[in-house]
Amino acid sequence: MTSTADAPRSPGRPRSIRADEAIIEATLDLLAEGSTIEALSIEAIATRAGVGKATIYRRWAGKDALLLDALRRLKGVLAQPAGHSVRDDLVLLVGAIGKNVDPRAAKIMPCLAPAVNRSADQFQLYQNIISPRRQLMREVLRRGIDEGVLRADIDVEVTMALLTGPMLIQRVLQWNPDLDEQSLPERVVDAVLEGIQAR
Amino acid sequence: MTSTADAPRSPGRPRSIRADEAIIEATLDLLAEGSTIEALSIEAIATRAGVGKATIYRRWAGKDALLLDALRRLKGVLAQPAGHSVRDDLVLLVGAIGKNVDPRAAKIMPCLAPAVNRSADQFQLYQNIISPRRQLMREVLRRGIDEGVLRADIDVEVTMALLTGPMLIQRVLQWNPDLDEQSLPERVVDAVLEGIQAR
DNA sequence: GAAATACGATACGGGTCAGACTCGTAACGC
DNA sequence: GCGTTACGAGTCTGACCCGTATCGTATTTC
Repeated sequence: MTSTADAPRSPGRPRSIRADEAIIEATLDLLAEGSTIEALSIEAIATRAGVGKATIYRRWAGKDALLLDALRRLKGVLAQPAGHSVRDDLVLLVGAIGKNVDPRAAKIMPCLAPAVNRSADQFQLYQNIISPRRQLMREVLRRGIDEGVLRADIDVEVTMALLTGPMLIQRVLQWNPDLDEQSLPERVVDAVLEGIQAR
Repeated sequence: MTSTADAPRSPGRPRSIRADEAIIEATLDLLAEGSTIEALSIEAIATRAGVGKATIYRRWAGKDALLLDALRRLKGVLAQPAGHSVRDDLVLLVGAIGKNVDPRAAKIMPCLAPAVNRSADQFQLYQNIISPRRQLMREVLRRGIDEGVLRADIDVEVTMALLTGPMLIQRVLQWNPDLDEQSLPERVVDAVLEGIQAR
């Protein structure tokens, strides 16, 4: 909920900011501990937050609205490319995929996969989180083209998918258990840069 | 459950094979229609299959065991690379990602993402499904190296992730709504082959 | 201090589901 | 035909949950 602070100051006891925080935190904690989105109950959140159920229903219309708000808090911060070497910037961005400041994010992300295909709201939320990250990578690629480091005829959108996909399936799905996640960003970037074709 | 057909033929009415089939089919149908794994109830499966609940409990210990069996049926068939052009074979394999013969598979796959990180059984199941596909791609890449079409110093495992990742995040997560899924396999393969570096 | 609103706690009716159970019936070997 | 087992359908108990309402109490404005 957007806290419209310019309200004409209603009478009565104001809503507790601590309760707000506790509810959001409890929601994220429970998700990070392994609960799936739909197994999550308002009652469990209330108990975990040390809050009455009414306090939650006073703020949100239901679980969906609460979740939307909670997940918004999880965005984390964008990685900031240094701007010197295109390759190093790409390694930084690729390495940042699925690695948010909030360690709970990594646990929660896979839960969104089913939701994304089911609810337009969740899909929009997901896009809102990742589209600035895509934009960041897009800018680095464009810069690379301008500087002549990258070919001018590449498909920037496909290239972004090429850089993001491997990292995402590895971090979210553990696609290939034998793949070393630590060195993966560098190896992905270099492979994409050089191509695999003999020449 | 593995049908141990060498049993000494127990007395009484044998279990109905049609019931077996109906239960599995009902499970997959319900999942494909949008039910999530945990929203799926034995009661709903029984009703859909036209079967008593006891008939299900007689065969499986619970929902998890049933699901494991049901998902096993979903494997689909492996794409068969023609073996002529390495590029064409890769396009075929990449295009086959997330496209099983059973159209229900595409709807069900995203549901596995959360499960994979939660249950060792589900993780193993998932790996059992995808590892033969990885192997197929690995062989094509090795062939490419042998034929001299691909460089000998490439990292085969990383290359597989490079080819698979973009397709998977697009089909499962709709990662970038602006990306045309139809032409993606070709564009991914070509981009990986050629690299993006100016030279 | 009075009115207003919030708080945590708890109770409520209504709902879904798991699993074990009971029917009467059906299919098998002997 | 008889014992055995499976069948579909249904019942029952005990959980768990939703969303609302109602406690007594706390915090704010006027």
